[in-house]
Amino acid sequence: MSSKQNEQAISPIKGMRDILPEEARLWQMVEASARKIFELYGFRELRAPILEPTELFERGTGASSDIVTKEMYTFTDKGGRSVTLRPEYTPSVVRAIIEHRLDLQPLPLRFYYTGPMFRYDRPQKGRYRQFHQIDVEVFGEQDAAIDAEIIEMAYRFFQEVKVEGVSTLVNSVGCPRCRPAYGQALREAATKASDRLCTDCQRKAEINPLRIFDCKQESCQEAARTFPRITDYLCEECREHFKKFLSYLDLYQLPYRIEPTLVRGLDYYTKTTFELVVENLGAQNAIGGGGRYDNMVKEFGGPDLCGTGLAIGLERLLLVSKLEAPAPDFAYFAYSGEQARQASLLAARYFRTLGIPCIIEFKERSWKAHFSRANKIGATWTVIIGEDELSSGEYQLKDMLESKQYKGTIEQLTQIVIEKEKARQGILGRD
RNA sequence: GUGAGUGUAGCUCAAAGGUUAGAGCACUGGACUGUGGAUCCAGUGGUUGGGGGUUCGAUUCCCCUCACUCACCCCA
Repeated sequence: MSSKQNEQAISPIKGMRDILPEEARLWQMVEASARKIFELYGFRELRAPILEPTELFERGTGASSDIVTKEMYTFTDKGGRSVTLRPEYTPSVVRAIIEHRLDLQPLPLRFYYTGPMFRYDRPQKGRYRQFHQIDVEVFGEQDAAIDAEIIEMAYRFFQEVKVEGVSTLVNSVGCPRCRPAYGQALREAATKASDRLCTDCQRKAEINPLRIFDCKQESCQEAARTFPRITDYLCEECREHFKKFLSYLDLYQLPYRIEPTLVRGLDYYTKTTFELVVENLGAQNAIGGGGRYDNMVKEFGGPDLCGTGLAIGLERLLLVSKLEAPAPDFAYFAYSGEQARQASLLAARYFRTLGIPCIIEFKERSWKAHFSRANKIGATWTVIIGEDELSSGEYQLKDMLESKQYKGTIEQLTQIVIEKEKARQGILGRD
C-alpha cells in the first residue's frame, strides 16, 4: 500500500475488474476447452482489433439498437477519428471478410474468437462494462442444419466446462420480406389494446411493440396473449428454414422451447434467433445467444454472403460452472547457507529443463520454517540441500503428500518426481 | 438513465450516543537452529468510504457525495 496521506486509492473503472490468479486458472481452462471443441468442428481463430471505427457498429450492430444508441465506449482519437471499443464481435469479422476477400476462399467459413467486449451499461449480477465472450461465426452456409450444429456444439462445450441446466429458446424473426407485415399487425393490435397496457407498454407500442411480450404486468401479459405471433407471418422460405432448424434440434435431441416473443436487441438478425438460458443466474440469465444474419455482409458493400453465429458470455458461464482448478504441482527448495543456495539454483534450473515447475525463495529460513513455508504455498515436493547434502553430493527429496523422503543424485531425484507425477496424473502427465 | 439496499482490519462480522473501535480467519514471529500440516503465545494491520451538520461526546442520528450490490431498461 502507498502512504495514507489523503491519497485516494485508485480503483478499476466501474464495471471492470481484475481477474486474480486463482480465478484466471478457470478462465484458462474454459478458453482451452472452447478452442479444443471449436477446432473439433472445423472452426479457426480469427483475431480482430478491440478498437474499431465507430461507423462499423453504427452500420453493423444497427443505428437503432440500444447498444449503439446508449451503450458504446466511443471517443475521438488523436487523429480526430471517432473510434469505439467493440460492444460485440460480429461486425468486426464481417469487416475482415470484406477486407481480405475471404469470401473467395472455399465456403463455408468457420471462425471463432474469444476476448473482451465493452458496453456502457449499469453493472449488475452477470453484467459488466468490460465482459468477455467466446464467439463463433459461420459464413456462406444457408442450410438450417448449421444453425442447429452451432447449438449442438455449444452444448458439448457446456458439458466440458461443467455447466448444467441450460435450456434453449428459439424463434424466427423472419426476413425483410415477411417482417414488415408482422410489425404492422403487431403495432395495430398493441394500439388497439392500448387502454389495457401499462404506461411503459403504451410507449413500447409505438417504438418496439415486441417488447410488450416480456412485460411483467399481468394486464399486459393478458393483452399480449391476444397479439399476433411472428411464426404465423413467416414467408415460405423463412418458414421452411425454421422447420428444418427445429428438425435438426430434434435429431440431436436437444431440449428447446419455441419462444415467439424472443427478440434480440441487435438489428441485423434474420430467420433463426436463439438464446441459451440457465437458472440461478439472477435477472441476467442468458449465458449465450445468437442467430442468423443473412444480409449484413451485403449491407456492408460486400458479397451476398449469409452468416450465422453464437456468442457465449464468459462471466456468466463461470458464475454457474462447477469447474474446479486442480492445485498446481511444483517443487520447493529448502536450503541453508550461500553454497547450498547456489546448488539449489542450479538444481532448479535442471528440474525446469525437464519440465518440473520449481519455486525457489531467497529468504533465509530455519529448516522448520522452510517446510512450513513449502506446506503453506502448496508444494508437492521439497528438495533439501544443506551441509550434509553438499558434502555427500546426494540431495534429498521429500514427497509432501505422502511424507516420504528420498536421497540421491539430482538425476535420480528428477526421475522419482517424473514417475510419481505420471502415476498421479500430475502436471507432467497432462497435455 | 431510473429505483432500492449496503459501506467498520486483507476476508467474514461485532460494537445500538459514552474510556484507547473488538473478535475469528489470514499474515509475521516465537515455543521448535535438519523436517510441514496440530496446539499454545505474541505481534503487524483502522482517518469506521469521503465531506459537512446535530451533540459535551458520532461507527451509531441528519444531509451531501463517492463506491459497491441488486433490480428496471437492455443484453453476454
